[in-house]
Order: sequence, then C-alpha cells, then structure tokens
Amino acid sequence: MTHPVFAVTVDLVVLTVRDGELHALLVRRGIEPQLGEWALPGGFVHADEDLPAAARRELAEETGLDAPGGHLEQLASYGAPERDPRGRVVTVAYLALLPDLPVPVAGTDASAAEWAPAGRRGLAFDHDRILADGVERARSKLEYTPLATAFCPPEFTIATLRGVYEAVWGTRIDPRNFHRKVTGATGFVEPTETLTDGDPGRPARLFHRGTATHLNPPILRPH
Amino acid sequence: MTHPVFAVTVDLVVLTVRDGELHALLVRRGIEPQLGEWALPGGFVHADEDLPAAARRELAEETGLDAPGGHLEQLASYGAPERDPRGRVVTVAYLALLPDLPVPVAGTDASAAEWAPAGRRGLAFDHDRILADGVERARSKLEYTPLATAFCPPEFTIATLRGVYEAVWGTRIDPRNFHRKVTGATGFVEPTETLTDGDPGRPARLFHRGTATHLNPPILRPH
DNA sequence: GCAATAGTGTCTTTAAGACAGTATTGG
DNA sequence: CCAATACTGTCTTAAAGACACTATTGC
Repeated sequence: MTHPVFAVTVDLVVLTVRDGELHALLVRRGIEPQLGEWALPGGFVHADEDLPAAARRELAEETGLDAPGGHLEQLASYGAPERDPRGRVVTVAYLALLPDLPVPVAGTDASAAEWAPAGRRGLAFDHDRILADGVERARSKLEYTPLATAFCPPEFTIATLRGVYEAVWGTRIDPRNFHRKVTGATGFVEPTETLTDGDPGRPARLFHRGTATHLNPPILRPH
Repeated sequence: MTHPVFAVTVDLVVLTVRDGELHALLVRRGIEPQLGEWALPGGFVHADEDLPAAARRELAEETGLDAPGGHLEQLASYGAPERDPRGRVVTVAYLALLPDLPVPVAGTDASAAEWAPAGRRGLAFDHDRILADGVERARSKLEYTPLATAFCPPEFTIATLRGVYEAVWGTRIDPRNFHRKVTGATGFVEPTETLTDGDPGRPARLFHRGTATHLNPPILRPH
C-alpha cells in the first residue's frame, strides 16, 4: 500500500508574564495563506531535522528569542484534514515559557511580532485551540512542577514568583502563605546572599531556581 | 519554499489490567520493516482522516478491540529523522485504557497480537520509549482524574478499583483508607443497588463511574 | 465456630488557609 | 513618625496514613 503525503510543521505557544498578565507571542503572517492574520509562530520541519530542534529553530528564527533558562516542551499535535488550505498538514505544537524579554523582532515569514494577552482569539488556522491548550497546560504544570521559575529571570524574589502564579491562574494569592509554601517545598527555590534595594518596603531576598523537577507538596490552585 | 514530504502514522499504547498487573497490547509485525519484531499497534493515517479517527480505526482494525467505556487520548508525537528506515515518518501516539478483554485477534498488518507486561522492552522502532511514556502518563493521570474506571467493567467493586491502582502504580494500598477516599471523592463512583455474590467474605457493593472529570481531592500515589 | 473480605471509626501528622504580629526599608 | 512590603507565628480545618473495630458472607 502507498501512503498519503503530509507536510509537518511546528507551531509555538510562547508564553510570558508582562505587567502582571499572561501574554502569548503572536506573529502577523507575511506569506499566504492567511496573509496578514495573527497566528502562532511556526513553520515547516526541515528534511533532516528532529521535532524539538525545529521548535528551537523557529523560536530563534521567527522571533529573535532564545530560551536561556526558559522551558520548551511538546504540547500536542493537530492534524484535522481541513485545518490548512495548502493540503494535508500536521502540526506539532510546542509550549515555551520565557521570562519577560524585549519586544521581539519580526522574522522571515512574519511581518510583525507582538505580545498579546493570552486570552486573545481570532487567530489563523486552528491556532485559537492550540493557544488555549497551551495556556491550560501551563496553568496545570504550575501546580505540580517548579516551572513557574521559567517565567522569572535567573534571580527573583518570592513576590515576583507569586506574581507569576497570579498572572497565569488569574487569582490572588495570600503573600504570607505563599512564602511559607514556596520556601518549604524542597528544591523549588534556593536563597542567595543578595537583597533587593530601592523598592518601597523592606528589601526582599533574591532566590534562584532549585534542582527539583516536581513539587512536593504541590502548589494547588483554588478551585 | 518547497517543504519536505512526510508520512504520518498513529501508534497505540493500549493498556489493561490482567491478573493484577498492567499489560500493554503488542503486535508481531507482519510486514517490513522490522518484520517479525514486536511493536505497538498502529499504521498510516489515511488521506482524508482526522488523527483521533485514525487511532480508533487502527485499534479496531489491527486488534479487534473497541473502546466501549474505555478511554482514548493523544499521548505525544515522535519524529526523529532516523526513527523509521522507510523515510521521514512522524508518528502521533495515542493512549488507550481498556477493561480486561478476551485475547485480541491478529489484524491485517500483524501476524499475532498479545498482552505483554507493561515493562516489556525490545520493541521495534522507538516503541520502547513510546510505551514508557504511555505508562508514565497513565500512572500520573490516575492521581488527578477518575480514569482508573476506564480499566474496569461497567460495574465494579471498590476492591477491583483498588486493584487497578495497585497494578498501575506497582504499590499496595490500604483497603480501608482507599475505600474512604474513593467513596468520599465527589463524582468518582456512584453506588448501585447490587452486591456481589459467591466470593469469599462479605459481599461488596457494585459501583459505576460517576460524572466527575477531575478528582477532588486527588488520590495521590506514595512517593 | 473460623477465615475472609467489606466497610466504619478514631487517632496522629501534615498541610492549607486565614490572619495577627514583627522586621526593615523609604519618605 | 507613617506607609509599604518582607517575613514569621499561630490557629482552625481538611485530608493522609496507620490501624482497631464491626459487619456479613462461605465453610
């Protein structure tokens, strides 16, 4: 039996926290189809390229962003027959979590790139659905893994980390209980010798991420 | 730019609990490549077929199994350039959880099919890795979702459900605490009017699955 | 009666959530 | 001094885990 021919793309749900809100990276499409529409960054997988390599390449190439200390994981694949008018295209979506970085530049296939609130809809193809799935994955992973630190710079305060949880979950968290939980969870954060300086109020200790890959106990979001 | 050509397959990690142990469905390959090797069931996605539809079709076609009351979800995709000698093949793996069913029949592309312990290794292609990922997904989902009932017949006792947890996690669970947790979690199981009959000991009440999609509180596995 | 399994109650420990109170800065 | 934020302690409630005890069957 001969089998049908597919194209394979990677699409990226790139999330960051800006101004206390969860934002996703979007590009304005510079090529057909859907030229001029907002979409997730992404592109075709090359002939001799592994899927994670394609995801990293697209992130760097199309947005000018790298993920130093950030996080990149496979999200899910989408392959409905009519999802792309060019033919049978399966896309493997990746989820990237990054600290807040300068506004990215436009890349080769994009005429513009910007951070948009993660609730943004009206994207090209089935990207609304992919974005929603990525946001839900991020919300869920913050409970059981120390991935919130991927949204933070290398050194951060507990208040910054709390701001990540509040932005991703859209909730308020009691600062005092949060401090106890985070500093008590083994391997989540490690204190440094440094304190912040210049902000109002008592200076806060800076932390960097610990070595744990799973949180015990977890930081559960309110239901 | 012209883009490379791929084939897309679905592969299935089909799990069930037999004799108190987690088992995976394997097929002996009846066609090249890797003819005669044990592998996960799967095959090419058809020209006008959605990915979940391809997964359901392969499950029925290659194994004779259906998933009435079972569970089917996307697991992950695998696309390393050298993973299939026929060329560039990306596979979208699905995870199926089924109650214990009669030994399946061989299908069109398989000369034999059998239930093997889920720790089995030495499979064709990169199927060792896919199977391991599927088992880990199942282990994890038992904590936070009522998916353990997908391994059970429509009506089951709490002891049967406990046996699922013990098989999937490879642990022993205190029957008394488990009973309290399961019957106390809202929407996990609903009691019927029926009791078991003929087994040694006090007859047990039969339950069927509830309507919840997430467990609250979760049933956490011991660390 | 005894063995076996089902199901309930009780105790201890852990952690979540509410919130009082102390510490340390800038103005 | 006051405002603001960092951090610690204390109390109440919920739930996990250990395990005694009762309930209901077959033999």
